[in-house]
Amino acid sequence: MAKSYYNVIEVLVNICAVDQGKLKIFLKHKQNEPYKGYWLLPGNILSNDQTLEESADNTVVMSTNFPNVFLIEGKNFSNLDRDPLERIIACSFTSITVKSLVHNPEMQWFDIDELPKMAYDHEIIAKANIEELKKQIISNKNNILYKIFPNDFTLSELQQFFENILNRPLDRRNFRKKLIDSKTVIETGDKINTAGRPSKLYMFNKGGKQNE
Amino acid sequence: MAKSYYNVIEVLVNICAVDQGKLKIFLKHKQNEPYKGYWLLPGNILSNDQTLEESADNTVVMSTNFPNVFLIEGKNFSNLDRDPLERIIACSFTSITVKSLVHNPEMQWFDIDELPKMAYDHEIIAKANIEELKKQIISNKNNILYKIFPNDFTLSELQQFFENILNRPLDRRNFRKKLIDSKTVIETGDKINTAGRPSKLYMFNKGGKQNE
DNA sequence: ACAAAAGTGTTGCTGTTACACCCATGG
DNA sequence: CCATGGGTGTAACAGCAACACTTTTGT
Repeated sequence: MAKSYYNVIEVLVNICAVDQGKLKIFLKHKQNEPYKGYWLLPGNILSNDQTLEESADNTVVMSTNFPNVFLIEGKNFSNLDRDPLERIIACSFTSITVKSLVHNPEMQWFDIDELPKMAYDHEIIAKANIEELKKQIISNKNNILYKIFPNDFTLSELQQFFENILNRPLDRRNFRKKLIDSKTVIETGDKINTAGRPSKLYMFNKGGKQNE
Repeated sequence: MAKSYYNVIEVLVNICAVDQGKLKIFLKHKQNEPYKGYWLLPGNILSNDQTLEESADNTVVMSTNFPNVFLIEGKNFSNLDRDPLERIIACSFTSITVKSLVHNPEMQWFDIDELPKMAYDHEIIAKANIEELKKQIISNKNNILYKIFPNDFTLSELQQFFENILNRPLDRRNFRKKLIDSKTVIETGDKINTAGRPSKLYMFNKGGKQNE
């Protein structure tokens, strides 16, 4: 390959959502060689008339049919051999969506702890983005919790979600106290029936506590 | 300009150091139009046989004559009109060096709070990188303090540095207590004479407290 | 002796952790 | 009435903030 100052850039997007208290990622099934049958982060090759963010947004729309206004910038991956055929630089992003609204026959949701065989270096890219996403969730940076939970939920569900992310059990009383006292969540007034005592429903406070 | 999937990428590096308790950045004087006389972040156009990190490292070596092993990945800047002549994507990095060791007639150190007129969007890029650098300093991510202060220093100097970064006064006793009790710094055993009582010298503990 | 900067402890506050029992519903 | 999950308070602890006087040197 001749030396050149022109580069091919692909913008790869980690489309994530929460389902049943677990973080999920939306991956694309690769239909052709190489890596046929493996899974891919959805993405596009960047053209010279769009910004990285525009390209990422296009990918989200193509994958989910929803426009997305919230993108987290991830890292770049520029190893020379990440695609053996051609030198392609990857710029990664993470976006948040709502799993139940999204349908795409070419794609499938995976639990972030049970990623399938992924093509190229996409598993490394996915894991790097997921780690950053977890950090932002834990600190509620940019009110990201509101984006993940736009609707109501029970505190038990939310606690399960945090226990999965932190990978350790949390004390129910302390967990509730912190969120309620800090006005991070507010009661909707509704309840939902479960196997035991009905559970109060909460929502994230749009203008509530967050970092930066 | 014809639509294309090939892109020009420049890798821009914020070369930073501490001097007299203040964060400084090393900028290049632009010698030709456009923006003649303005100042630039040093950088290179990426060729398709190098990674982004290699290109950033080359820039550091060319600017400072020192190899650099420590680079912080910054954001990308891909607005279509950031260079009015051509669409160039900027990938930014931050590196840390020691000001007193570096000489380069085409470049000059500036206090981060007194940046000169900068070409293109380089001021925006510099400020974004400086903000991230400050955050990493405050949390001592990757033992960055050891990289900024590879040699001995007095706690008063260090306190001044933090007061500049945080832009607020700190209590001397609390500041010292925290650093000493946590073993973040250790006494060298030496002292240095000042206008008043001689001051103990400290060094950062290489294996000391840090985040991630 | 005095000026200049370094060095040093204690107290209160705030947020976090640990911990166990009662409540509301469905079957 | 029992099984299931939801809801609640208090006490110890750690980290952080506020605060003033003494020590060591040079002149």
